[in-house]
Amino acid sequence: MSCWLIKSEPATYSFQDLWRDKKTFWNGVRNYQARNNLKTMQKGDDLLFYHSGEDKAVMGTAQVLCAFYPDHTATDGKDWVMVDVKPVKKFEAPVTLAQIKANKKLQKMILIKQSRLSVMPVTQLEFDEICKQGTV
DNA sequence: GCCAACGTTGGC
DNA sequence: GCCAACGTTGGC
Repeated sequence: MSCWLIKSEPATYSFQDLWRDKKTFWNGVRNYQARNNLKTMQKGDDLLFYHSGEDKAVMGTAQVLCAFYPDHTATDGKDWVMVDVKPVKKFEAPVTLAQIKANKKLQKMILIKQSRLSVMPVTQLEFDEICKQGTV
């Protein structure tokens, strides 16, 4: 079982949208590193749902519903993929990027170093720590 | 295969 | 609105 962080612009697709939809397919990833992470995801993996832009915070958790399959919304003929996800837990208090940066246990997160990557692995410890902060 | 130019993302 | 980081493209 692995843990991941997935990023979205709230204006494009927010955690509230996922909460409302109950389920969605995570399409539109057009970056090889992010895609390779999608390909590694297994059913049941845990996800942190991060809002970039305005919020810059982890809004809650979600779960992977199935392994990757072709992203049929891709039109360039390249090998892009997507997975299905469902919401799990809405944080009472979103965990902001500033909080993450201020937390000694979270210094190694890729989120801090590689701000442009939209799908990245996180450790179980990091996942638990952020959940703890989100549910004060 | 290298590298400069350019585009995009996302934080500040 | 600016800039840093990084990816992509195209000329050589």
